[in-house]
Amino acid sequence: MGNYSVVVLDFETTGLSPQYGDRAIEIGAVLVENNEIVDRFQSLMNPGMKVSSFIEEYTGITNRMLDSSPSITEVMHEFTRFMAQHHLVAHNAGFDSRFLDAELQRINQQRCQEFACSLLISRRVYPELTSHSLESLVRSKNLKTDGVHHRALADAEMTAHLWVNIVNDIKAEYGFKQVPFDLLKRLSKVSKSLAPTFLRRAAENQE
DNA sequence: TGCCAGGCCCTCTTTAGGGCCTT
Repeated sequence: MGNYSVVVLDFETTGLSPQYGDRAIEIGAVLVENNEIVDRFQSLMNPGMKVSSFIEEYTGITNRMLDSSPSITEVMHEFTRFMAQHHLVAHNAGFDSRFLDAELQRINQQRCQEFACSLLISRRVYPELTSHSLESLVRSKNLKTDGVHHRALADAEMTAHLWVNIVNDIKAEYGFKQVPFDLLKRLSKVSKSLAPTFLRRAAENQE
């Protein structure tokens, strides 16, 4: 049983690149302790710009919904209290960390928490799968879902279930008593072909 | 005004290109 907690988060945004002016429009996050979701955070946020029809269709989040939503500043201040000092997890964390860092910078704050990526880790733990998109993983691993996709809280919850599934599968296959966050961080940087050896050796050397 | 992502990972690789993954 992991003795640490993680916050699994997901952003919906106006596009793919905060460097080119894209902004967050929704954040969803769950706090996972001992393989259980024990708290949730969700909010739309008004980006102060119109989102494209593609984004309206992709997420189901409309300009009308965003018009009456709180500001990004307000929501991000609340979210910093929710994430506190917990380790962070996201599916394709490079994307979410870029938006998180960009929005934090706009409110003069900085992230100090470590980020782990469930996409990179699942590619190493489930190399037999041909697709590692969140939707495919939910299907192939029979993860709990309410059928909603591309909304922040629903995606964060599915990612949390994926995270727990990964931890449990590594325990079962390699005989870990617990799977530290740092081990999964390091696993995500090991080459795919060396991942099984890395895990086997780590299991042999655990305290 | 309009330009328009970034990083991983494989391979017919490393003097590179293209698919995947996120919205």
